[in-house]
Parts: sequence; structure tokens; C-alpha cells
Amino acid sequence: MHAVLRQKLQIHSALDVDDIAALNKLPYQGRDLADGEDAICQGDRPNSSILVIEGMVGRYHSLADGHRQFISFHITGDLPDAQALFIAEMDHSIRAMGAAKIALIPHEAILALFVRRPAVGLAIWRETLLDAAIFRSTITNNSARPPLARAAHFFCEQYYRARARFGRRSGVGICYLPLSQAQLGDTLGMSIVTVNRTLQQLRRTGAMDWTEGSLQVKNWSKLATIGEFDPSYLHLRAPRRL
Amino acid sequence: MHAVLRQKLQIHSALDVDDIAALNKLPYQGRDLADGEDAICQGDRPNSSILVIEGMVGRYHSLADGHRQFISFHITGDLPDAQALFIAEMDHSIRAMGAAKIALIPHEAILALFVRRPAVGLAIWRETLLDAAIFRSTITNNSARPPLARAAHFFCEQYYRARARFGRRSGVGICYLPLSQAQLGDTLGMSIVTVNRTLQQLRRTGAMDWTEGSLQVKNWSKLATIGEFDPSYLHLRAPRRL
DNA sequence: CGGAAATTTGACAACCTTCAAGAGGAGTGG
DNA sequence: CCACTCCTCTTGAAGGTTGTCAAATTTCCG
Repeated sequence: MHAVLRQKLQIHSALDVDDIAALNKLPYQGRDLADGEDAICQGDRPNSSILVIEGMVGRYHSLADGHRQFISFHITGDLPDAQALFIAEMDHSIRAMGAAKIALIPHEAILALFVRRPAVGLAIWRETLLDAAIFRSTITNNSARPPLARAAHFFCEQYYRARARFGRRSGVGICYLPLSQAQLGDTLGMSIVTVNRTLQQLRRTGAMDWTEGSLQVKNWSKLATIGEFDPSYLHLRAPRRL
Repeated sequence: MHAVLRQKLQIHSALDVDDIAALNKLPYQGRDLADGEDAICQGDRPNSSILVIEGMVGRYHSLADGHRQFISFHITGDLPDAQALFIAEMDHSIRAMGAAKIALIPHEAILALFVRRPAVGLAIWRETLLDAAIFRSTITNNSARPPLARAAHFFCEQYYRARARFGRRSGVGICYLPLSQAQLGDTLGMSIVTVNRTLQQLRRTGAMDWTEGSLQVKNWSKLATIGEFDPSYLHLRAPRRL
């Protein structure tokens, strides 16, 4: 758990020995989630934050008519609800996509850490800002791009983020993405039928395939072109030193 | 300028005398923006943050085909690019909607403030998380709701936020919202023609009218019902003390 | 007053959603 | 071991909605 968080923060932020020592003392509680199990529900008032250890979790809004809208997906090292640190009541839920392992870290421990080790606080703040940048991109993707480009952009982002996190360990051109087509529809704002036909179209281009919860990128540059994908919004380059 | 920022932060966060004294010493530079003028452009590497003093500014993405997608709008007291504090390169632009006044606060001054006055840092962090909550809501609005509800929800949010900021000062049921229909289309992901017809439909319900850059809410509960508007995601209630 | 921009209206084609049904797999219970 | 059910994916067809194209009207500004 501590290693996962440390590695994630160090991608972006410079932490000194004392910062890391403090990180390593964070208390936490591990938890295994079954596929589809909720970690937090809309309306909850959580007093701990989630760190994804293994697998994938998804944020979603529940609408009055029972409809569900997925907002974002998170992998190892992500803190999907640092968002909730200063917010009393959850405005969305977080569930496991496929089986997943998470760690729960008490809010109080994180807040106490900020006081003693500001650099750690700033590193976590930065994580929440990167999340926000991804949200902005999602607004544009779902609002302005037609189905084919929209789906392609989504796959590009998931692949790019997985690659940034795991390197080539996940296999050449392969990325874990355990959604159903219906869930992809609830992510991109398209009907199941349109999702299905759009996927067929994507497959025919030869740029990628997506079966059994696994995304296979066969021609990255073609996929990125179709999806108008420019990864600069993910801000994965090293930032200024603090 | 200092009063605007102080009032805004104190809506959510408890600041003591020393915090406020430090806030009041923040250096800044005022700037007037003409309608449509950019404050920051996509790709810039700004070294100061924007505080909206008067009027309205809008964030937007520029797409390769010249198309523009508006992400969010900001009024007096908002810090539309606190988002950029820890991010090297802007992934979006910010422009004035109508004439506006902003203040530019050097990043270094803000960062230095965090070290001396952590409570101020946490208050600004909180602002960025509220922004993120609005982004999430926008994803759902633009992806899952049909035109009529989508537009109604958008107007509800703008009105509710203006009311939270200005109280009834802006006039009974009135709220400043200087967009063109084309810009509303670029916000909601709809064509101009659909925007126009959706607005006519909204007017016919008697819930609201929107002309000459001014939103008039005639029947709030009806408008909120049409837009399925639940303001809890704006988190305007007092949060836990830090 | 004249020209540009914004709003409004109409018509049509294209696209997407909905409805419906069938095929393929996984898991369960007899 | 097989039958059954449930779920996902796939395909077809019909209908509605939205976008595009085009043009008229109004408003805004110089």
C-alpha cells in the first residue's frame, strides 16, 4: 500500500526522506471488492479516502430515472476520492469494475500529514488537479465529438494512462479494461446499439480491438488520429519543482 | 480585490485573523478584459492565477477543427485557474464573456502563502475541488440528459451559483448570463438550431426567459424539475471545520 | 443609415435511439 | 451431463430527433 502511493506521488512530485517516512506511517485498512461492489455511495459521508491497489474502480452518478452515468475510471495508485477530502457529502458513487483491491486511509491521517509534511499535501493536491483536467477533457469528448472519435479518444486515454502507470508490463499494446458495452454506453453517452456498431467500425480500421475486458491497441497512431488524442491534458511530463 | 477573495473563501472555510492579514498582503495586478478577450490561452505557461473581480469569464477547449467547447463559467470571487497552480501548461483557455475585470496573483505569492498559512492553502484547495464537482456534473448533464433538461439544468446551475454569491442583489429572479445562443450550443453540445428551439420550448413552459444576456427565472421549482436539478453537488452548505 | 452579427424559421437528410429478436457463453440446479 | 436461465453481444427495422443547409428577420454598432 505505502509503496503504491509513494510511487504514484513520485511520478509528479519531489518528496524527501522525511516526506517518505511520514507517508510510510499512514494508517490504512485494506479491502477487497467484488465486481460491481460499491466502495462508496452517493450521499455517504465518508471519513476515509480510497487508494486503488489493484484492479479498476469507476465513479458514477445515479440519476433519478435509475440511469447511470460513469464519470471516470481509476487504476493502481489513483486516489479516486481525494475529491471528497473537503466535501461533506459524496455527490457520486465509486464501484469496482471487475474484482479490485483498495486501501482506506482516514481523512484525519491525511490532513495531519499536510501540517507536518506540506510537500505531501501539495503532491496529493496535484493529483486532484490532474483528475480535474481529465474531467474537462471528458466534457469536451462527450459533448463535441461524434461516436467514432469519442470512443477512440476514450480508449486512447485509458491506454495511455495504463501505460504511464505500468509501462510495458501489461503486455505489448494490451490494457486491462473490464467494462461491458452497456457500461461503455453509460460512459460515453451513447446507446448500446450505437456502442456496438461504433466498436465494429473501430475494429474494421485495424487500429484496435476490445474483447473480454482487454483493450488491444494494434495501431496507436491511427487510433490517436481517429480520436484526435493529444495527451498533454494528462500532464504526465515532469512539472516544476516545488 | 482582497475583499473579493476573502469573502469567497470565508463562505466555506474558517480563516483566523492572521490568515486574513496574510491574504490582504497578496500582491496582484488588475486587468480589464473586453468581451471575448482571452485572459490565458491553451498552451500558455502562466505564472500568475486569475481571480474574477467583476463580470464573467469562461473556460474553453479549442479543437483541431476550430470548434470550441465551453467547459465552465465563473463569476466574482472565482479562481478559474487555481487549476493551473501545479500544472505547467494550460490545457484550456479562459476568456471574458462580456466585459470583465480580473486580478492576476503571482503563483509564487500564493505558494508562499500556503507555507505560512496552511488554512488559506486548504481553502483554495477546497475551491478547486468544488470546481471539479461542477465538472463531474457537467459530464453527466451533457452526456445523459436530453436537450430540454440539459438546458434547464445549465440555467439552474448558473442561477443558483449567482444567487449563492450575490444573494438577491442581482434582482428578483434575475441573473447575468451574457452568452450568445451559439455559445450556449458550444457549452451544451447542441447545434444552434436545436438551442434556439429548446429555448422556445423552455419559454413556453413559463419557467424562465433568457434575453439580452440576462436570465430571468419565473418559476424556480418548475425549472428545477425540468432540469432534474439537485444543488447538493455544489456543496454550498457549510463543511466540517478544519 | 448600412452592414455585420444574432436570432428565428423551414425543409430535408442523416443519424441515433428504441424496439425486437437471435446467438453465444457462463453459471446453476436437476 | 444436460437443460435452463441470465447476461452480453449482435443484428435488423422503424421511427423520432437532431444536425445541416438555407434564408428571412431582427438587433446591434459604427
